[in-house]
Amino acid sequence: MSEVQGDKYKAILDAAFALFGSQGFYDTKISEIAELAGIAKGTVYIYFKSKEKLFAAVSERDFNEFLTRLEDGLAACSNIKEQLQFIAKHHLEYYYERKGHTKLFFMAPNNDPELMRLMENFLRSYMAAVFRILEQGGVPEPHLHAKSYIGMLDRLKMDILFDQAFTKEDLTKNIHFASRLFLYGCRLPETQGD
Amino acid sequence: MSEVQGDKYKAILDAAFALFGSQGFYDTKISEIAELAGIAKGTVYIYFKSKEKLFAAVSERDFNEFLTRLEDGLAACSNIKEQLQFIAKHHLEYYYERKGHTKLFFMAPNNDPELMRLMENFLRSYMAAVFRILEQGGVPEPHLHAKSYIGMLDRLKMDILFDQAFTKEDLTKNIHFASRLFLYGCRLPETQGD
Amino acid sequence: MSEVQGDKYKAILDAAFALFGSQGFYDTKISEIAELAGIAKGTVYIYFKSKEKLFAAVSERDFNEFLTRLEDGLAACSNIKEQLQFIAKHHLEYYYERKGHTKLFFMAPNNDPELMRLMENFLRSYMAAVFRILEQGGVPEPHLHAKSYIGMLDRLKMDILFDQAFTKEDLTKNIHFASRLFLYGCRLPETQGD
Amino acid sequence: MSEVQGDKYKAILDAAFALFGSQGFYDTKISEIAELAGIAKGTVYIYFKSKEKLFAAVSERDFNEFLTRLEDGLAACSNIKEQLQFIAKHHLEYYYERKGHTKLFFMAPNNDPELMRLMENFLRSYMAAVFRILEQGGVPEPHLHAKSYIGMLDRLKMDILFDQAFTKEDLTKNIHFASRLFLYGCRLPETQGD
DNA sequence: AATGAATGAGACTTCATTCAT
DNA sequence: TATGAATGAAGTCTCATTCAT
Repeated sequence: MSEVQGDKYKAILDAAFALFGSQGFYDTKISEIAELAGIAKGTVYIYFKSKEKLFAAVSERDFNEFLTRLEDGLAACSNIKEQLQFIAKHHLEYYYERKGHTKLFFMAPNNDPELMRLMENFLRSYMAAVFRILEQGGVPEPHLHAKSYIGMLDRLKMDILFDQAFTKEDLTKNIHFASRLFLYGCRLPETQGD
Repeated sequence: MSEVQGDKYKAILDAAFALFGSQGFYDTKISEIAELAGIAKGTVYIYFKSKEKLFAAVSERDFNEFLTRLEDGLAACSNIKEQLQFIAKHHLEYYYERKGHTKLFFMAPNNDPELMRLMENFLRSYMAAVFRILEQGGVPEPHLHAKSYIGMLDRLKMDILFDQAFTKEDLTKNIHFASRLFLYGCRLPETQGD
Repeated sequence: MSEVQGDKYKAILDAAFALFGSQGFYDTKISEIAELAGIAKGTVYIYFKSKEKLFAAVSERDFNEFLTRLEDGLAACSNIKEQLQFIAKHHLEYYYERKGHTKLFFMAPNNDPELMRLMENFLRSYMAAVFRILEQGGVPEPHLHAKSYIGMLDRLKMDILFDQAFTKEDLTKNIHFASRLFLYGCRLPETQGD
Repeated sequence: MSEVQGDKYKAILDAAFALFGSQGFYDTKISEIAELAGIAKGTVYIYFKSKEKLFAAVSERDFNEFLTRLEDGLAACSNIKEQLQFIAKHHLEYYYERKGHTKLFFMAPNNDPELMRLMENFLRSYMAAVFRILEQGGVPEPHLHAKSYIGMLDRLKMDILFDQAFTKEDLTKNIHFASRLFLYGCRLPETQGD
């Protein structure tokens, strides 16, 4: 009780993050979360009104950490190229840390309005941050470019999440690759493609 | 027996596609699928061993259609630029047809090994097709480029699936935008970003 | 299935009548009802949407039987005195048969609107039947008299339900007592009470 | 300690009376009672060993008040007719004050032996008081007559509890009606009913 | 092949009660 | 005495799957 929200609150959130992340929402039982958190089943319901709310809280915490790190990192960059590279680095490293929590992103509960709102807000915020960078850098159509860049990174993250053999070196390589592709295109040989 | 698997087989698959797509795996009941297909609940189990297998079959049919259309379209292109543009067009139009079936892609059953294998195979096949185009065109690092291009398209498809106001014109615009970005990069003004 | 509603329907209703009656709504578990009916727990929910609906169905069947017997008996009477006596006889004998099902009348589920409506309708129907008899017989204020007569009978029924030693002879005595009291009053000695 | 049992004891009893009365035993939570009483949940258990005991205490207080008022009123009457009328007046007015606390009488906990005993004692005491009046007045079969009179009043009370439109005038009318019916019967026209 | 009544394991959630502070 | 966080037993209801017809 010395902590603002209490030890148990965080313990539940941590346990839920671990289990929802590795098993998905529907295959994780409240009783498992309670057990991992070292508390009784009923205690979960003191802190979270329902399983859905708990999932939403886990997601929100993760979204916020993602956005906070992003803002902090971008603030330390001095030009747009650095910024684009940081975005790639942040995006890919973030998921690199979350290997083994893939289900958190793919297996959310259906039809929970609160979670939907949360995800939309997260995406909007992420998009807005990238948009701002591009617009300030004078890139045309910053909205579509922002979406495309994020999309590119999201697909590259898949290997991280699913490829067991993915290394730190692969990570670095992908980071540079992504920002370069975005800036200069695929560098198709000139004679080709006409 | 002119139809290889009989009318009911297809009726079930169609009903499952409609309901899994609009409600997701976990919120769709076998009884609903049977009702929509106009048959009895037990009959579903004559054709499909389990709910998971049915979902897998629905996905597989969709994957195959996607890949078949892709191969056919690519064969009709005469150079790499046309091919890249066709890939974008095909990807985005495919999902344009599937507005309202978003859940099929996001709310799949957890932990079903067969489905996992199926999705991996699909992705691998898609990737291989794009890879082949890029390699033949002399693009360096064709593997990473293939992933990035697909990723870009996948994010752009999100608007199609979730944005109610998305039009045919937006679609055309996105198709051109994606292939151009991939070929030439974001066209950052020269003075900027250094 | 040869029966109109199926064997199981009646089996559930009978089991529920027995258990709700002897233990009350809140202390009777669906699993107990299923066991007594010789079926699986889930089967109860095929026939009744909820525990409350099942209780309501049990009550309704009992109400209907009560009213049907009443109407039939009244039709066979030739004058108002016979009718009043039949009402008493019917009321008390009905509960005499239901010794050991007291909880059905006292421990109904709270706040179930359907049940409330059902009980109101039952009371209204019962009242209407007695009212009609009194009105046709020329009794003044038939509405209040109907209520009072039913109330008298209801209190007399208490002994039946709760007094283990209550006999058939007590029953007959109470029947005559009630109708006589209603007709002639308590026969207070004249000199008294002034 | 000027109050024998302390303020909190009474506060809990009052809160429990209000909530049990309006919602019933099963739909009232200890936490709600504590909140209404302005104390912590655990405190309830310092004063009452269980929810059932609390309900019993609430009932007992109410029973005692009912009986005390009855005795006091009867003592002030000078003959049996006045007494009978007072019994009716007291019974009906008591419930008139308790409109909105109907659940206290209908939704008691099942199977609580202490409460059963309490209710039996209450009924016995009430019955005994009426019995004494009737016996002293020379009414034959005072026991059955007492039961019938109370039953009559109990049914008449129903309108008070459930009829929203019930007025003070209706109350007065019912009081006179009940005592007159009891004394003289329903005054069936002579020619009828033979 | 087709049916759909029946099954029963299993999950979420509630809430009376306890007890360390 | 007072607190309220924590407990955990217990019950309702769901629904994929089976199987006798």
